[in-house]
Amino acid sequence: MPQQPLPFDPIAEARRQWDLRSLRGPAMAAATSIMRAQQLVLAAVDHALAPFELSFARYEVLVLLSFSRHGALPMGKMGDRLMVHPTSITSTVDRLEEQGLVQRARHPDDRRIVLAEITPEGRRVVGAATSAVEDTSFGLDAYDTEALDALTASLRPLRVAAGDFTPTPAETTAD
Amino acid sequence: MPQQPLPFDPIAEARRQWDLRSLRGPAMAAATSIMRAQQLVLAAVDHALAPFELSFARYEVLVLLSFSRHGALPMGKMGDRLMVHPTSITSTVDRLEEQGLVQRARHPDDRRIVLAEITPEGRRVVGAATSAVEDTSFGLDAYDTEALDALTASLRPLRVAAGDFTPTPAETTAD
DNA sequence: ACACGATAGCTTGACTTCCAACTATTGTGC
DNA sequence: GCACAATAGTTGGAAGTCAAGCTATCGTGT
Repeated sequence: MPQQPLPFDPIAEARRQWDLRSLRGPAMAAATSIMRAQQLVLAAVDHALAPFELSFARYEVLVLLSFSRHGALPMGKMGDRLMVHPTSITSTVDRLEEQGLVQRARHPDDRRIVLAEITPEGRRVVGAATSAVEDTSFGLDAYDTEALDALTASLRPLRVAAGDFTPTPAETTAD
Repeated sequence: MPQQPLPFDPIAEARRQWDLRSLRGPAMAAATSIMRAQQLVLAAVDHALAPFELSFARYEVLVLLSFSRHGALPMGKMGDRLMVHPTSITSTVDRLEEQGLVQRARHPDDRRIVLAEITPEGRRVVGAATSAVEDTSFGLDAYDTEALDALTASLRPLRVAAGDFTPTPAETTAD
């Protein structure tokens, strides 16, 4: 963002260097592309969320809560769903609570569990923020629906290999 | 990593929710997939680099320097190549300098410029670290060469749209 | 009934990233 | 030749991520 476009593709350039010395040029290029893509998507979404004083991490938590049946979920369950470390949920909910968008409460039956509950203000903000994010297409407006689905599908084997979830036998693509 | 595989694909599940309310389900799923893919690749590489006391950020700087003609580059130029904020380069080189893998020196002709130069120890470490990273295929061993190249190609339009570089007219894929 | 392991969150600290503001050096224009 | 803008890096602060270690609570087994 802060700089001019380079006159060449820096990833293609780096790959040329790698190809001279090893067989991992393709993997290196793909890994670097993924890293950069994440930066760009995150920057686009964060930019759209800035007027609402939200980051992507906090926004995700709000959306998850607003989609949940009772507007409240245990901390740990949110960490599982969003695939982030439990500590990240703690600090994220800390901030959301400071902003008055979420409230903590102990589960009545199991006092170990902390429930995060979205407040009415939280519902209002997440609604407006979602419109803003949708307007940016998550920074992916260079792609049509088909290309987006292809992208998602092509990254799925990576998530499966990492053990994120157990694919249902029917849809096991390969391997 | 620290948790069991979920019995369902959390991204597919989230997408189902989005599809009920908006047209951005595909974009949301692709964006989330990219985010998660980056986490996984980064974790794999960081894990491979841990024995060398290197993070991916520091490793990238070392590789860039070891590939450069004189083993030394200005701070700003590295930021451009690696597409990170100038301040990130500063803190990364700070740590590499503490580790004795890099040395700072002022450019003789333009005293504003700080050159980071890789030390012999730095060259030794980056060589060993590279072998370790190559052994993990950057966390992408679920893909063959063709799939890796397809992945890189499919993420290219995003980088072009973000203005990372100006594609040469011949290879403009679509758009 | 009580000890002990498992579970759920929190605290602290290290690392990375970005932004805004600052210092030092270079180049330009009257 | 000297004011002034542009350039190169650094500093300090906010936010996010993860890991290790801690406290509180639950459940089970004897």
